[in-house]
Amino acid sequence: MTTSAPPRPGRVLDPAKRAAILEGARAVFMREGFAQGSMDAVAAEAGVGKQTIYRHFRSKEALVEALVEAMCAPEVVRPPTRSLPSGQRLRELLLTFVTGVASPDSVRLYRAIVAEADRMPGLGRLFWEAGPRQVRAAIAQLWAEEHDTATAPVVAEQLVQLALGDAYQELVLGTGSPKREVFERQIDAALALLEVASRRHRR
Amino acid sequence: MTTSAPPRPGRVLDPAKRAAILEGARAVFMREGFAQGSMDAVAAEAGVGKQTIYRHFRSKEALVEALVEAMCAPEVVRPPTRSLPSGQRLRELLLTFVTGVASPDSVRLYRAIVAEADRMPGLGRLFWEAGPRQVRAAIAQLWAEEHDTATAPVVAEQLVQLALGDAYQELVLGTGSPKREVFERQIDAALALLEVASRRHRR
DNA sequence: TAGCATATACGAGACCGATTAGTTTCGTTT
DNA sequence: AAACGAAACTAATCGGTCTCGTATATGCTA
Repeated sequence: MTTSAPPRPGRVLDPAKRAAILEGARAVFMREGFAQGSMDAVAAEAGVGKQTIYRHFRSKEALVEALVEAMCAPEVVRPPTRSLPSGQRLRELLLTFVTGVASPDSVRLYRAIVAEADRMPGLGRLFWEAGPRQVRAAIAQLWAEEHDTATAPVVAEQLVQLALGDAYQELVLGTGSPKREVFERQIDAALALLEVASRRHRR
Repeated sequence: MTTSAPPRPGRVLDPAKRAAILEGARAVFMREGFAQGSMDAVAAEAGVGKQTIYRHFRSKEALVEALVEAMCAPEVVRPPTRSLPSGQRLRELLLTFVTGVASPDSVRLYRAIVAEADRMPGLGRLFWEAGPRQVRAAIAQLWAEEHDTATAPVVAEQLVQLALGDAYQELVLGTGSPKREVFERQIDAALALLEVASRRHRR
């Protein structure tokens, strides 16, 4: 019964422009932060009129949300190939996760989200659901396959914390640039710790 | 040989005013963040003319640096009373540390420092040295007394990470307000984990 | 299938209102 | 003589809107 809205002729919003705007926003906001980065800067970086941004995004806040969503999306974790020896798969998963999270862009994204945590609480949840939560789920599943199902969720949490460790804090605080080997050491220590405890728990 | 500068009469900068300004800055910046908090707001909060702030601090940046330094300083950790049973002292230390770090003001300070990590890299180091580093040292010493000296530093790192855990991430990201019991559970699990491994390591 | 009309996207840039770091002024206090 | 409170003032930034001239896709008509 609802009459469909009359077809509205004219040009249509160009998806390529939207992509260019998001790319410009990524460059600007990861360089200067969400608060400091200006819409004029985004427009210039994207090679686009400012009004075009507002045709594609309602406001700066909407643009930021779309950007965070886009930057979190590819963080989906796929467990490593099943061909690896059982014990190595978990190590591999942790290593790829940590190297991803330790990349400059990922650190800047985390910083920017933390910075606006109380002004835009939605960002924090968006980030958590798209990134850290899925990582923990993947790790828990792998642990459940190879060890205990009951303790898998809490073990996954602990593994993530230990794998990131102080080295990640250095990155976030900008006080150092730990090498890959540091993370590898932390991961190996974490796995050793948890597996010892698991064996003991299983009597 | 250098002629002493001519005596300069007049009033002297009032230290009480400086303290009031820092207190006002703490209130404002912890409420609104370093970027959003305005100097006018600090002046009002401190009950002080804006120019008085600029007589005591060269710029907003200088005020922020002084504030961070002041807020980090008192975070010195004193190990708990020796009267406690040996096994409980470590738990007590971790608990007071975590509850301190989980306080709203501490979380906001951490957020603010992370937010400006690349614009003001000195803040990150200042914070790390004054807070987390000392906490780790205190924990390591306690662990060395009761267990192994060689592994104490890395164990302290792991204990801190596990004690904070995902609950602290929720606080930082603003996605939740975990109760004290959550942190207690994380601490107990961490201690159990590390002590099991320690006993095994000692053969 | 070709062509015309139309509504909209687009770039550029002026413009508005609000906010803010920092300065200046003035009368008062120490 | 300089600190202090109060408040006006300056210069700059920024989110968002508006206008203008141009480009382009869509729908209707032939």
